[in-house]
Amino acid sequence: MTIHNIEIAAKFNQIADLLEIQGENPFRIRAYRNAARELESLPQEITDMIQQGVDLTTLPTIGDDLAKKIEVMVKTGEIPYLKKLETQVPLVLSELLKVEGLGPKRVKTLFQKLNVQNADDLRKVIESGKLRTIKGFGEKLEQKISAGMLHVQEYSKRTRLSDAFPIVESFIKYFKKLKEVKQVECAGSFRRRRETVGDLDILISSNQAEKIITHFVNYEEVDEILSQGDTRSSVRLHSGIQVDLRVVDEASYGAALLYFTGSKAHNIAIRKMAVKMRLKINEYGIYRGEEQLAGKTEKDVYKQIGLAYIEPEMREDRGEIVLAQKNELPKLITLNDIKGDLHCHTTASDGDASIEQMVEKAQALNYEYIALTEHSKSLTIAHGLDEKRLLQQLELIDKLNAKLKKFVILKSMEVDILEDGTLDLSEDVLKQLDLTVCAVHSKFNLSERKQTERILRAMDNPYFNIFAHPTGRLINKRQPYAIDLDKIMQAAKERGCVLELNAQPERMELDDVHCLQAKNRGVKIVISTDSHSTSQLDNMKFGVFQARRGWLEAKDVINTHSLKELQRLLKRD
DNA sequence: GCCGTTTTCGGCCCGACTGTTTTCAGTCG
Repeated sequence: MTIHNIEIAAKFNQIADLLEIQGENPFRIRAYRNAARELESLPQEITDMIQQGVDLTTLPTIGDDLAKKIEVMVKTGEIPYLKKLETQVPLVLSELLKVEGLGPKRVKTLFQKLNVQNADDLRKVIESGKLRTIKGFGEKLEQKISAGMLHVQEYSKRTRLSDAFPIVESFIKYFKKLKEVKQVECAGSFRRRRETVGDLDILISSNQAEKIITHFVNYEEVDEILSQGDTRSSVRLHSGIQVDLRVVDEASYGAALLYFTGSKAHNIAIRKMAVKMRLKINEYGIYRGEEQLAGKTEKDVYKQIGLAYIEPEMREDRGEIVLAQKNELPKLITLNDIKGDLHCHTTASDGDASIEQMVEKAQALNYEYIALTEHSKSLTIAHGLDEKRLLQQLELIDKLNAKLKKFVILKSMEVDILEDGTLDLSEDVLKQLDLTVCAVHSKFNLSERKQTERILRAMDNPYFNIFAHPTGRLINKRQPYAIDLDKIMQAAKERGCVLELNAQPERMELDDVHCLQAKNRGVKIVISTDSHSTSQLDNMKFGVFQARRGWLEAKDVINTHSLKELQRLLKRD
C-alpha cells in the first residue's frame, strides 16, 4: 500500500478540525495545518523519503512528534491519535465546519447542547425552532446557516483561472469608470495565477471608500451582499463566485496588495521576519512602533525586511524568501519569450482551422515557428492520420514553407503511445518528421507500474521527443492517471526527452510543483497550447502562468529558443 | 506542536465585519 502525501495531509487537517472543535491550543492546531500544507506542496513522496532514510524532521513544520505520526501512517495507513480523537468528537462534525457561518465554537455548542452531528441534524433543529433557544444563535445567524447549508457543495468548488479572467476583467472595467478609483487590481490566488481560484479579491486605492463600496454592491452581476463595512465588503455574484473588496489609501496600497495577494503561508513567513526585526507588517504598511516605514508599493515593503521583489506567482513559501534574501530569484519566463507553439491541430484531424489560418495567427503572435501535430491513426475518433495522409500533409507543408518568410512550419505529429509502449507510426515515417509529440490517449486506468513502464518503453524509441499530456488530468473533472513522474523525469533527462506543459485551461498538465521538480532535475519543458482552433493559440498565457508558478525561466523552456537552438535541443544522442 | 543570530521555554501574523452582546466572541480572509 502506498500512502500519498495528500492523504497524510488530509488526516492532519482532520486532526486540526477536531482539535479546533474541542477548543484546543490554537498554535497546536496551526502546527497540524502547517504540516498539512507542507506535505501538499512537497515535490517528493514522503513514502519514498522514508524508504531512502531521510530524516523527516529536517522538513520545515515537521518535528519529532509529527514525524513519528507520519511514519506510523505510512506503515499502517492510520494515525492512532486521530482514532482516539474520534472517540471524543465525531469526525463528521468537521463537515459542518464547511457551512458558512459555522466555525469550531458554534459547531461545538451545537454538538453539546443539541447533539447536532451532521447536516440532517442541523436542518431538524432549525425547523423545530430549537436552534434559536441557544444563547448566541439569533434569527440572522439562523438564516445565514440555513442558506450556507444549501451551498456547501456548490461554493466549495474552485473556478478555473481561465473562467475567472473575463469576470475579473469586467469588474476592473466597471471600477475604472469611477474617478475616485486611483488603483484597482485583483489580488488573491488570481494574481498568483493558481490554476483554480476560490473567490476573487479586488483591491482598490481611494480616499472615498464609502462611494467605492456603494458602487461595488450595486454591480449588476451581484446576487447577494454578504457583508458591507466601511473599508471592505463581500458579495456573491449570479455565477456563484464570491468577490471580496477592500479599499485602502494610496499610502497603503502596496502593503494591502501584498497582504491580499498572499499566499497565507508567504504572508506569515514575511510577517515573522518583520517581527524578528522588531517591525510589524499589516495591510496598511510596515511599521516600527507607530511610524510607517513603507506601504505605497510592494517593493518598498519587501525592501524594508531585506528582500528583493518577489513575483506573485512565487509567493507560496516554497523557498522563494531565502532566494529573495540572497537576491538570487529566478528571472521568470514571460509570454514575450515564447517563439512558437509545438502542439496544434488543423482540420486534417480534429481541429477547426486550416493550416494557413493557424500559420497566419501564429505569425500575428510574432512566432517564428509552429509544429503541426495531428493525431495518429489509432485515434479514429479524432480522425487520426495514417501514414498515407500524413505524407500528403508533409508535402503540403514543404510547399507552404517554400513561400513563407521568417517563419517555418515544423513537421510533426501527436503520436499515440500504444498500450505496449510502441509508437503508432512506422520508423520510416517517424524519421521524416522534425519532432514528435507523444501521448497516451487510451488505457488510462493501468496500474502505476504498468503505465510508467509503458511510457518508459516509448521513450526508448529514438524518435520520441516530447512527452505530451503527462498526467492526463482534466481540472474538476478527471483525476490524473497513475504514473511515476519522478521516474519519467529521470528517464527524460537521460534520454534527452522533453516534457510538455499543456496550456489548455482545463488541462494544465504539468502542475506548478511538477515544473519545479523538472527544473531541479534539469529536464526541459515545452509549453504548448494543443490548439484546435486559431483562438486557442492565445491560451499560451495560461501555460506561461503555470510555468512561472513552477519557477521556470526562459532557458528552461525549449520554445523560447530560436529555431536553430530548438533543433539542437530536440536532438537525441 | 514547532522553533531558536536576544530564547530549549515561551513565544507563535494581523485586522475587519457581524450579530448579539451591552463590551465582545466568533468567523473570515
